[in-house]
Amino acid sequence: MTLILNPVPPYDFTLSTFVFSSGDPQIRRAENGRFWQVIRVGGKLVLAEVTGQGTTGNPALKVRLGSYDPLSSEENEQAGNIISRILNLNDYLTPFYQAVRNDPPMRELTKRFRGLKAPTTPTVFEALVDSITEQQISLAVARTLESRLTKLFGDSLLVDGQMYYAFPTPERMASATPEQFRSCGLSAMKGEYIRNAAEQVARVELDLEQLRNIRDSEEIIIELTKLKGVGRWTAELAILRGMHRLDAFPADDLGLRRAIAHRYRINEKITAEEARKIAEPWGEWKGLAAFYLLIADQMGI
DNA sequence: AGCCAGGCTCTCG
DNA sequence: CGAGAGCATGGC
Repeated sequence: MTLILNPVPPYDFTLSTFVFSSGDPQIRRAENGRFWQVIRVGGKLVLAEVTGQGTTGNPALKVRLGSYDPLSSEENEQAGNIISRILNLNDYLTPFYQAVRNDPPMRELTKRFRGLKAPTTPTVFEALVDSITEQQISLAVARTLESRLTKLFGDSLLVDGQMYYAFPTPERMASATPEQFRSCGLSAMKGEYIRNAAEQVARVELDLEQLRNIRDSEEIIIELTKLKGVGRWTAELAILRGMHRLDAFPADDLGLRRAIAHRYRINEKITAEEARKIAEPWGEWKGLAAFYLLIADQMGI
């Protein structure tokens, strides 16, 4: 089954999925103009393969869906909506570009990356777990641990002889043992942070998806930091990646501070406070600006 | 080899 | 209270 999606221009598909180019092929990956990952449509697991068509100014996406059972037309439409939401195809970037136009380094970056839209995880839970996993350790290590978690606890889907994995449900992670987290390479503490968060979500003591409805990002951060093991950095990263809160700015982030220093030609490490000061002119777009900076850093630009 | 990496909590003094 | 230790694995 195939769908066509029409992103709001400008949209650069290859650039926007670059962040997944080093991803695990069995989980989520971008390669040769193709992006794929397993999504949950209702109760069904579906492998979505997306390819870009058209141009940045007139973009279109082709989505191929693969699952065990045939999908109803309603489920097809739902799958399209999920892809649209994960890739944030309806974002309108012009106001962001306007907001940073008087800041030379950011203006240069937005010119070069015109059409770059930040992706969102399918669930807030996934963003939260990833953010906890990424605390303190290098990203390369964190990515390995995340893959192990997904392959150990996630549901699998076989398509064309290839096994794919969906991100684990809170229910599954809530009942995981300390040894299982340790076997993935997480510290005992991080394992318990994740298990505890998963349990609260599974018991509906905490409804992460409902937190989206809170207008003020700061209020959501306060809610999330009530969780054990979740500090300001973790909460900011989780809502930026999981709720698409483009104002959330993880100023404590080491990589971000490095990227800002590089972009603004500062020859020393900068503090979180200095990072916030530089980000001030970006207004409600600090988080998206941070994403642009991190992508540039990742590309070595 | 050893040190450090997109933090956070817990324990001291 | 603020500072300091401890945690985990992989890359350099």
